[in-house]
Amino acid sequence: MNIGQFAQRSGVSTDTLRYYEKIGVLRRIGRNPSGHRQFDASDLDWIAFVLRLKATGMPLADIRRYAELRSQGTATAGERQALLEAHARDLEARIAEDRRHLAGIHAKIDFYKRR
Amino acid sequence: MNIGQFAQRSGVSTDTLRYYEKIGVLRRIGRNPSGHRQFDASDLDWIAFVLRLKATGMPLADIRRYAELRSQGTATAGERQALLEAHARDLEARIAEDRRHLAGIHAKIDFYKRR
DNA sequence: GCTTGACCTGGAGTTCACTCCAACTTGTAG
DNA sequence: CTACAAGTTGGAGTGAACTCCAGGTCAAGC
Repeated sequence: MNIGQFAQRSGVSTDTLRYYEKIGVLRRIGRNPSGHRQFDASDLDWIAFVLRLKATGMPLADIRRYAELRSQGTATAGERQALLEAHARDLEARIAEDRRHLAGIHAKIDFYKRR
Repeated sequence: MNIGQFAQRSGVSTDTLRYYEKIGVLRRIGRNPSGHRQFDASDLDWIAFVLRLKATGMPLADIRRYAELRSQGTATAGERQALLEAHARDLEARIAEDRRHLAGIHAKIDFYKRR
């Protein structure tokens, strides 16, 4: 699939896809004889996971690091697991913090309601 | 209290405090006869609330807007309430989304564990 | 065969939220 | 009185994550 179709299916702009390839978040995508990128289904799985990590606040540099480990094969699986476990812990903490902040905001809203 | 003490108590650097004043997130802070800013206790309450909004993903432009309404007195209370209610809804949605993402990340971790 | 739209590259520009700097003035401890 | 720490301003610089652009190639429909 070409970059336009891939952009449609992934919800990521073509410019951003090229940027992700450039910084190593996406593998070097193969080109067809005329130099156009040819994405495949596994790239869709990967970008979906990238978007999940991004949505939960992981910086692209860390995602790039994970991608690099991934490209090095099964030997790095332990390190990848540790990376995700650390991220999961951070995310759990952030959710807990967000809930406290939400309570604080609701308290302020109640203050306005009681006027 | 001067800017250094205020920075200590609020946990915000002096540079950032001056920046927040410049962009209107902080009111124009009064100066003493020698031109130094004099913060008061109510500024501490306000910056704590700003940090809460920021921590929950509100951009400084929106916080600035809230600050502006606040400076216009009680007439704008309804609009401020509506702003906070919208933000609370966004935050609730984001927490729900984060929990889904967290489940997805845990699924991936389990995949690594089952190797 | 020609136009139109999608693709390519390298690099410049943008936005956000700071962060740092130079040049200067003021406050405080010895 | 003298250091020197802390304050002032306006403006430049930074890092993250895009986003856009120029100048070119390539493929599909009329």
